[in-house]
Amino acid sequence: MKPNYQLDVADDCSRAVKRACHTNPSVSCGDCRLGELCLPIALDAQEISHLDEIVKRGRNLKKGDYLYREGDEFNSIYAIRAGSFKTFKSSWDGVEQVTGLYLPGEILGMDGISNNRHGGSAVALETGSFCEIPFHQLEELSARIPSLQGRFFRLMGQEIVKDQQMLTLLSSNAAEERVAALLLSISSRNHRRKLSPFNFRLPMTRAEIGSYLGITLETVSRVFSRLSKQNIVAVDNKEIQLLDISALKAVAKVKMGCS
Amino acid sequence: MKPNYQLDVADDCSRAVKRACHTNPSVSCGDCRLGELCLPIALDAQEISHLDEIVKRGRNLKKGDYLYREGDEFNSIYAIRAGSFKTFKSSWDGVEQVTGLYLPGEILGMDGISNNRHGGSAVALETGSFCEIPFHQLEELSARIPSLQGRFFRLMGQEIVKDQQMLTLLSSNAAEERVAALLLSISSRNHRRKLSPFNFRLPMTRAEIGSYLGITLETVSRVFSRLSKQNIVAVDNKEIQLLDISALKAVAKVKMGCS
DNA sequence: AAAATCTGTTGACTTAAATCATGGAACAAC
DNA sequence: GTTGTTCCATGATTTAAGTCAACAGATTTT
Repeated sequence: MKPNYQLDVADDCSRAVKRACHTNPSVSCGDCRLGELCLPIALDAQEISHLDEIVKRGRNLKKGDYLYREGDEFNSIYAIRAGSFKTFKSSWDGVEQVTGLYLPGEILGMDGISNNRHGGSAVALETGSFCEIPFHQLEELSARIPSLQGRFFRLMGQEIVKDQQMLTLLSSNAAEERVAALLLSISSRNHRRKLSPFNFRLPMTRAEIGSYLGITLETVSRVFSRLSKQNIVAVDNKEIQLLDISALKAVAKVKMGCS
Repeated sequence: MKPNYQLDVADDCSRAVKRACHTNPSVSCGDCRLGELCLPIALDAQEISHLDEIVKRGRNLKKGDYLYREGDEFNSIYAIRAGSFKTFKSSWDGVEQVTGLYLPGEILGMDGISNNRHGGSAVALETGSFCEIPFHQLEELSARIPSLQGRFFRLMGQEIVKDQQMLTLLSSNAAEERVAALLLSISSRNHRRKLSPFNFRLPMTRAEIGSYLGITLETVSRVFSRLSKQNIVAVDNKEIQLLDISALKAVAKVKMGCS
């Protein structure tokens, strides 16, 4: 019953032949194979080299390590190179509320820009690495490189759009829709990263998924079971296989980014 | 049973003695009494005058008029001077999903930045007026005025934080919490605007509130009834009076911006 | 490798909110 | 002012998801 699983971080990396491996800590932005997803989009070679000067590359983290904590002073934003991260807030009673899932090439930490404090925490869901971009240096550079300013405006705009999509997903309540939309979202983001949109590892536990989607872990589990029974997906623990994308889209009523 | 209601737009305006009235269409950013809430924060007089040159002031709208529609080309962001607006998306089946409520001094339309298309629509909930700020001119100006760039980064960051707060509100499901949090949010935003945090008009219908909060209009109505019965609020149709803020905070478990 | 802990599935039962339905109040149009 | 809509409140009933509980697989720890 075990399908041929998606390549994990290490395999994924070893495939990268022509371009430098994005888990190699010393590779510059210009050579990073995530460049086309990350901050550098829309910059020319010279601009990228300026960016390179302020980026602190190749930090590594293992599962459970914090990128930053709720309330920490905001200094930097972070670009994910490998692995996956969740962001969350702890409410007054200590219950943690997942607010985001971030994959390689995506940018983390923009929640700190408005107050100079991070509004939530970010932790690694598995072994991973990232680049740190000191924000005030990025601001200075943006003032000198209009295309970088533009890029960053757009990046923040994307975060806004993404949050609002999530917001509409959470108001229109069916549990199955939410789970289906999450799967489709990961699928399409994998597609962008040139990974299989059909087989992937969902790096969160059922409890984390539930928290993110506003449902209980039992409901998540039951939805997976139901979708399996209908042969729409195959679920083996965290390994997910999408068997019938269009059926899944029908369940999701096509929200969130779709491939 | 009718309390002394909050001042409406016109009254509010007529009170403004020393500073120019913000509903007067010709007043510049430097003289607008919303300046301290709006884009100009953190700018000096000269910088504001540059901003003033690109701002198209004093557009008026009546209830139901669109500021922009979902899918429209994105050209400008909008600063609200008076009145209130909702943003929403229509899902495939035509059901409209409210995504935001915007009050004077707040900025609207940032959902279009990433794609050059608006991701949702914005309509006036009552008679109102706004300033239009052409985005590409704002970008150019930002590249020349670092403090404006910084201000706009922060503004977008605020939108992200706001959306994420809303997101956590919608995942932790109790209907009463959601309604209470909305009331407290409006209360504190009114407070910032130097209006009564205790009496205000909630410009949305029950259906719109429900759509925004991810519950049905009947549930909204019932929650209002329950909160009234407990003497936490007094509700007369759209006029709301907060009688016991701390009880209301307890119901909300203090989420969203609180005063 | 055994023990302990975490994680996932499934069942039985409960509950909060959705849905359906009605009548009345507010508001807009004529 | 009268008529027609839209909007709101409330009751009765249904339902999807939450809660509680037991157990089986995984994963870590020692």
